[in-house]
Amino acid sequence: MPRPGKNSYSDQKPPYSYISLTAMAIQSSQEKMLPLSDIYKFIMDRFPYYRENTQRWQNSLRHNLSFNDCFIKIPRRPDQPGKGSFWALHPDCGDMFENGSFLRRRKRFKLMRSEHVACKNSPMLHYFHHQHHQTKLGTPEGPGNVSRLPQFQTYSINGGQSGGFKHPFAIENIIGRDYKGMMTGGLPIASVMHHLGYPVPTQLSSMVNSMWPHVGMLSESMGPMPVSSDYAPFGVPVKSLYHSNGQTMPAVPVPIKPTPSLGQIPTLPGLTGGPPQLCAPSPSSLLDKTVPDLPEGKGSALHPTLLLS
DNA sequence: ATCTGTTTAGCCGCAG
DNA sequence: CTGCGGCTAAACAGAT
Repeated sequence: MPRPGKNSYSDQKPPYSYISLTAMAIQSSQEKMLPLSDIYKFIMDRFPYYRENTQRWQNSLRHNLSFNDCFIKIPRRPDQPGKGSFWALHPDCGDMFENGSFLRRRKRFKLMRSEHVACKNSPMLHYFHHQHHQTKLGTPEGPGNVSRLPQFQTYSINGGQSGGFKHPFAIENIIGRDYKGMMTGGLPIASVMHHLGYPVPTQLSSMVNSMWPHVGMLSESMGPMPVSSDYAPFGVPVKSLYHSNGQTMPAVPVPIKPTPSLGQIPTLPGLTGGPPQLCAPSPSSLLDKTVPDLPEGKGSALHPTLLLS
């Protein structure tokens, strides 16, 4: 049986689903988001199997991007011309895979209809829009930015629930030692923030740089990360973003989601999620998971709440 | 024209 | 058996 991380798949079909492959591609990018074409490229680069029958699997992949709520579409900024939008991972899809394994999802990442609600009026969007062009995309995050979001912290992909156990196909294991000390995971929201020109704190941005085993070398530019190897692939639970200090709101509102196991709107800030006021329901944008790029752009922002059905 | 994105549909395998 | 996750095909619309 081929083992991930050893480049042993050669021409065999990798044991990853399209969702996994796409997630890998996105995670591997520095900005934690990629245009469709780059996702294709990534997969073909790393997995020879996908250098053939491109029409077939690319169609499937596109289907997955649209169909699965774990992928969010981020419009290109005016200064980033090109075809299509960027695709990123939903902030809370980190625990979508069992024990961090990308071989199989534990649950479908599904948004409730009522939760496909826009955050048009959310402070976050205002913030995004306000910040939109104030910071250049790709601006290296410096320590100076850390203070911006002091409450961001890391998390484990299992939500810290599993303690020490690491699934054989967990990212850590897949990546092997390369992961140690630098596995940073990718926090989509951080990407979005970064993308939109939002200053991302070092700690956070460091998580936005992750590596995959057989996906090859990643950005050299990311440099060494002072991040513990204990961090799981996705590095940061969105949950912790809003209540890291057991407190209420972060400086920047972020998408929230009730703890799936609880399956209800969090009422205790320190327990399950963020302030519900972040994203007031807006019927006008139901079912749209696009992160708006323009103030009057269509669609919603990052979903406030999610449901693992 | 081609690419991108959405949607519908059907099939298969697996787990409960 | 049923539901879910995954894969594939295909039709279609919109953007580039």
